[in-house]
Amino acid sequence: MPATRPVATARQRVHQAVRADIVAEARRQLAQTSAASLSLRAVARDLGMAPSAMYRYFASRDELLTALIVEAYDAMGEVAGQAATSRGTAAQRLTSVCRAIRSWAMEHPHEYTLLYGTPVPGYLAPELTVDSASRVTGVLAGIVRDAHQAGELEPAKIPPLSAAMAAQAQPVAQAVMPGIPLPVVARSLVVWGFLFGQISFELFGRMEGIISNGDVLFDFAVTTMLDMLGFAS
Amino acid sequence: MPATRPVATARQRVHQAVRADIVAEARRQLAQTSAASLSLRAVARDLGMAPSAMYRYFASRDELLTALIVEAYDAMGEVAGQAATSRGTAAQRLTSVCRAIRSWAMEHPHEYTLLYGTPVPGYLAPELTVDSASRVTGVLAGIVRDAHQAGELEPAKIPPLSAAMAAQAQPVAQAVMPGIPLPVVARSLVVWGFLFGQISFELFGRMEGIISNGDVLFDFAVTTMLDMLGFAS
DNA sequence: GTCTATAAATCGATAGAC
DNA sequence: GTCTATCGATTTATAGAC
Repeated sequence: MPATRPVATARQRVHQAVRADIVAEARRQLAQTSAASLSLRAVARDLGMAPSAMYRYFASRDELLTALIVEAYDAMGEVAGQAATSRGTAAQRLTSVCRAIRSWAMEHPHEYTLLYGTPVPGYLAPELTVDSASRVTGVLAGIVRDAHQAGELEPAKIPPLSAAMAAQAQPVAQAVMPGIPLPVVARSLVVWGFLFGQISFELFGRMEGIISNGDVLFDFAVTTMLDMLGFAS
Repeated sequence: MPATRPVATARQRVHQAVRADIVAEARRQLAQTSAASLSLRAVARDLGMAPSAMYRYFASRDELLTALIVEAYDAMGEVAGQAATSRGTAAQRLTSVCRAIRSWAMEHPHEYTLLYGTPVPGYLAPELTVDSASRVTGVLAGIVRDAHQAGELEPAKIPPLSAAMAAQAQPVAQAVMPGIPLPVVARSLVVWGFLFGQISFELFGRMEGIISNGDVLFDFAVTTMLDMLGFAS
């Protein structure tokens, strides 16, 4: 009986390998259409499989989409996490992380779009994706924490919050930025939107014909973010 | 012969009316699918027309899309322009405009998405759309100009630009913000991305479960924008 | 676990009668 | 300017043989 175990795992290995091939091919196809019109059939066709064979690996198109999303979040989280381990001050590391996220987005525009573009109509991300999604925000929050502990921040430079805004920031502080002054937490929240807004604006071509050098503008944006967070200048 | 003129214009009036009906129905359908999968046939079906009859009004699906885009830009430009004429300081008017844009986006999420979401694959916006698109940015730029002339800005609060960034800001200054200090122009550029990034982040549900009151966060973001632009506080 | 075959739809665009 | 009819494609998903 024990002899059957390796057979089962070998089978599982093959299953996982084919599954990975499917995801890889789907990712390749994502570059040519939108996520909304990602087609199981087209993936099967280019993989030399019958369309029906796909259903042994993914119960539906949405499940394939979920796999792509998780993979993309993990990839972006990985480069962000790597950049966060660079040497230097918190300000320098935050700059590195922002640049790394942008670079990843430029190199994988369709996967970035899957995460931060228009939501796919009719698709509801399962809780499964939350863990992967929170990795990037965790990296960003961690650096703000580090900056505060290292005395790199001057929270007094940030105007006090309204009571209503303090109430919004409070739970966030408790969850991912304990001990950080609420104004810094609040600014972190809007910097978060700022960062991805800047990347999306550039990636979606909204600045075409207006800005010729995206690198320069992005670095300026990051400098502005540091300023907003109260980094000593 | 002059008698034929009114007939021709009456025919044109009917044509325009039907065309408007088509656009209206297409807009309605936009709410149920993505722009990428907007279907001429479905519009015709719901309008009780034959699919082929559509081609008397729009040469292609992309042309219908263009009409929707122009209409949306104009609508957003209209509410922004209206808000800009409100009474008060430039800071107050900028706040009004930002709120008006966000409100319009929340009330017309699919049209907003058409303008600022993921670009429709394979669709290239014709130059025709540029005029309508620049109206909103023109309103925003105009208020910054007003603020500067009214002495509401303290440009010295903004750190000096790198030479590279100054080179990026210079043409923009010449085009829409003549006479405004380059650091203010540069900050205006990133505030532009910030504003729409914030709206998109909220609209696309990226802050679900993190922020319970979007109004409060947005007002805080606008306050932060004013700070970034050097408005005296 | 993969295949063929198929159901039941969808679509953009065009041809040609009226 | 609208219609019918059609071309030539696409899709998700399932049934059932092997």
